[in-house]
Amino acid sequence: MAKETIAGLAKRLGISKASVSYALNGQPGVSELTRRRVLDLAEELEWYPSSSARALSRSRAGAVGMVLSADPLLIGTEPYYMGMLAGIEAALAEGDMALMLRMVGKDPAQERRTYERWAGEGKVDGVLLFDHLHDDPRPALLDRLGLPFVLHGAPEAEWGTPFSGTTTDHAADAATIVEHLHQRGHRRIAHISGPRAFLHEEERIRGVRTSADAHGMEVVPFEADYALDAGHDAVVALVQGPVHRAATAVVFGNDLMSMGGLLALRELGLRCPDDVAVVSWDDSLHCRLASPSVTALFRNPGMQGRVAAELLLALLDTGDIQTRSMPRSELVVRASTAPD
Amino acid sequence: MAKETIAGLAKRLGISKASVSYALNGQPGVSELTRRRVLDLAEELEWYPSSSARALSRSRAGAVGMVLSADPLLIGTEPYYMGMLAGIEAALAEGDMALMLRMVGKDPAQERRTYERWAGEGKVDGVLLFDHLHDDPRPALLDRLGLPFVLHGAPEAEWGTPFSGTTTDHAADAATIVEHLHQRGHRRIAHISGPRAFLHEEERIRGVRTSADAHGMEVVPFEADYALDAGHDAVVALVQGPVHRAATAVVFGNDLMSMGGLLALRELGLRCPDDVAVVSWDDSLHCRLASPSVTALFRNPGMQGRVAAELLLALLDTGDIQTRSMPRSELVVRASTAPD
DNA sequence: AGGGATCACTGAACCGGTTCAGGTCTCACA
DNA sequence: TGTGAGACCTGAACCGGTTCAGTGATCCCT
Repeated sequence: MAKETIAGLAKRLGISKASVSYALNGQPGVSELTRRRVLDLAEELEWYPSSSARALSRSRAGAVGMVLSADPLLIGTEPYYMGMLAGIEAALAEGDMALMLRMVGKDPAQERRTYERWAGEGKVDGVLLFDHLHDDPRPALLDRLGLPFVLHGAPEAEWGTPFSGTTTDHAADAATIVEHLHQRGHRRIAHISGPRAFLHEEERIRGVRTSADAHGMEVVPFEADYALDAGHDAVVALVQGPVHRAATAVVFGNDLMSMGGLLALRELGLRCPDDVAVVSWDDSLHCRLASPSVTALFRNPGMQGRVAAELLLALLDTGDIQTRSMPRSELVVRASTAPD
Repeated sequence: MAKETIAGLAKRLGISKASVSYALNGQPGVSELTRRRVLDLAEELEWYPSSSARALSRSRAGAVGMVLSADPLLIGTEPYYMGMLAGIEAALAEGDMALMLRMVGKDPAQERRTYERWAGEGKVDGVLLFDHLHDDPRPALLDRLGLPFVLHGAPEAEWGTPFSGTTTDHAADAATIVEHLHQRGHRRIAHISGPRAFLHEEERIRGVRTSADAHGMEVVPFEADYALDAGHDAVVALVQGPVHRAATAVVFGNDLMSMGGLLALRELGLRCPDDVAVVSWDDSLHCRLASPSVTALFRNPGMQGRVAAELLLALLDTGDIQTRSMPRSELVVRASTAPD
């Protein structure tokens, strides 16, 4: 069968292409009767308008892009991404937008080139940005390219030009964690964060310190890179360093590092939670399954992804620039911080 | 700045649109000099051809689709999917194809409607198909829709019409697992498979039985659904049932069920591997981190995804229908089957 | 009855590429 | 010198939608 087109439908119904188009898109300019006839015929023929023709004439791709620029190994094991992806996809599907996913290594140039190409080719109408960095070059780049974007996990502080994004109150999350540890009797804790290059890690570090100060607790900060081994090595370094004596709890920046830390504790003959308690800043199945199971902050990645996608849809649709703050995360208390 | 187009480039260079197009696409019909001038100008202007215009005139979307139709919860926790996705994406990017990802629930109608729409809209040039079912309606549907597809994990048996796909020798994998258990002294094993509706599960079940027969071992088959709880409940059912007495090892169809099984064993006061050994048919970080760590079959999801994507690219490019068999999986032996 | 507003509809231009059917020009060969 | 081949290039049609300006017809209001 030859592919149907709008011209074909028009001919069958004895009306013009324009009328068909108006009818299909719910626009005024056609009678209810005509509209029905068009819609019925389209349904009967199982016909859908060509997305590329539409994209061309509307100058709109009907897709949004997302670059995952983390270490591929990390992406594969981080359940956080997949959960977020599901939320994003669900929201986009409702808005009839496709998701263009690109995975590149840690190379920032690759990410930049991807945006340049997407913009040049008109392949996406906007992008979702993650993991905001210090002096992040991406917002300026995207502005220059004319690509609208939503910043997931935007800084609370004000920004040069207004932007759309989700914000998380990392200080509140930090307080939740620290207060829990305080209540469990810990007075000196270690905080193994992700790279400080990420703004949200800075905020977490600050939040932890502030909250600890408020409760008269001491914090040993330690920077790592989210990998399993990083968590492991950090714990080894902490324990073998001079500061160990008093740190009775460790807060890890994500679930993978928590798992690494747990392995290290076991190797070192330290018991969790008796000798050292553990908290993870991300919850996941890993935390649930570990032994001991790990107390973790549930940040609801699916919902976060959904909200970010909805913001982007709104931005593309109406140009509305807005920020939405995420609801406070919940701490899921498990065995790793059980009261001795 | 106004958006550049091919007409703009042509005017700047004083040549025709056609020549620019030929030059850009490496087609004959232009001199080397002209080609260079065009390419240089395009680079200088950071210009890329509009993907939608290209898609329209070539009648090719430049994208392939993939529907993940598993339980969203499962998708999020199954590292297998993410690994495969990374491989697929890498291969597609090399072939300058985009990936269109759609996540729908377990509802087959949703999946069908997605294909119908994609085909009607011309949104994708082909699709990747997973988890082949008994009497799978999808190949016929896609044929009817004129959408080329690659079947990942195709049946070894011959098929009505020829098709492109990857095949896995599940019997060999089964033999690897069973022989390992035999060598460890097990003579009666349980096999907790995924749903029999999946062809590959049938093949695995057959493979396990065949191999067990060959070694004079007994198999207790048990059908479950890949979820964590399913693994848990299956173990409970097995242990409380009349057959338990002699089953000294359990083979799980994926890593999640293995984890569930481990939890159940712990609850039941059974020790692993001393009382019951455990093997997982999928390897992942979960298997590595569990205690005891779980012996698992490493099936290299990244590579599998890459190969499937490459097959699809070849199919779209040259129409080549071919099947590629995956290299034999490797068993990663860990503590859950340690020699007592 | 006349004038303006509204409605239903249409022809044609347009989006930005690709591609086909020629048109020159040059060069080799008979 | 004529002819055929080949290289280089161009105008115009085409892909399949959207959208704008314009045309009749109908209706309402004074």
